[in-house]
Amino acid sequence: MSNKNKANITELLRASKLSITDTRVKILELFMNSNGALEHSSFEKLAGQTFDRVTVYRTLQTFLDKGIIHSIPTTDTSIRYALCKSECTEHNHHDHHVHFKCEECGNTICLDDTDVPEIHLPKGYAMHNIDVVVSGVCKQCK
Amino acid sequence: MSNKNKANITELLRASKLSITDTRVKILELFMNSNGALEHSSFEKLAGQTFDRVTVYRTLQTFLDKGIIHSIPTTDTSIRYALCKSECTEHNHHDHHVHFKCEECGNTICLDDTDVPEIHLPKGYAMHNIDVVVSGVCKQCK
DNA sequence: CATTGTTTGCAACTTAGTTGCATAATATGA
DNA sequence: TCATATTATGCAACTAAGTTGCAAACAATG
Repeated sequence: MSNKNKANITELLRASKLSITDTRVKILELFMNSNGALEHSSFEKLAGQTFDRVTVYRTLQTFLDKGIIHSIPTTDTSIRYALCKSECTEHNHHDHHVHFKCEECGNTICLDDTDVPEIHLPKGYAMHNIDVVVSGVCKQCK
Repeated sequence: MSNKNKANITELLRASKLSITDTRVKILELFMNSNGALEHSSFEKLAGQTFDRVTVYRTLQTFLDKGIIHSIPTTDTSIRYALCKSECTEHNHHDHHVHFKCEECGNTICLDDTDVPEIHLPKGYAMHNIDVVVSGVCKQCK
């Protein structure tokens, strides 16, 4: 991990008015070093380091609340999380990209350049958020 | 539950080459009588009847395998299930409708008439399935 | 209606997620 | 840079979700 990234992390936490703690910095490092969405259990596997389960749950919840990460819905038992783009703030998420889950490697990634298309709901429905999850086979697994 | 529905259920199970058992019939009745997607725990709450947890898990898995129901991804801890339309078969799902989760009542429904739009993935990705989940406020809760 | 094969229920287990509280670490202001 | 107020962490103990193996019960078939 470069010093530049370390500085970014510190800045990111400060911008969200979060105190800078070891756990938070290390979890953010994991996000930055991984090229896919992470599930809770990743934090026990990845890195030699282990974190207390409860701390991981609370840290992820804090990051969600602050708009630092977003959650990706699944039909299996593990919710995945990925870093938000810089345009996201506490009260205004702009994660309007498509998520892709590879059936081969199991990896879930954000397709940042693939926009979620407009969807016209029937009359009477108010839309707050759209989640699009595509499953298939990724570039690497072909 | 009308006799007509009972007959439908029997027929549906027979068409999927599943033996007709009490549990399967009753779980399908619950699906037909509810106007939204059901989560696992619904089957213990709904109806005076209780089913063994393990039986519910296995029944839902069987229905998924046979294309009788489909699962709806969530970012909370409970996967939801809804009946498939008749065009779905064991090896060919056509659930290309949008799912809507109401933030007020918590209900999740299939918007059968709202099609999932075309999505153009980056080069090298093969698409097998698309899940779209919209959250907001439903007609009833406004 | 007896036999075969499938489904169910139970027990016991693993994994996921939550809550309360004491301890430890961070931020801040003198 | 130190003392204090505030916040985060780790532990224990818990609830909820999901799985596996096996014996008993049931459905399909001839």
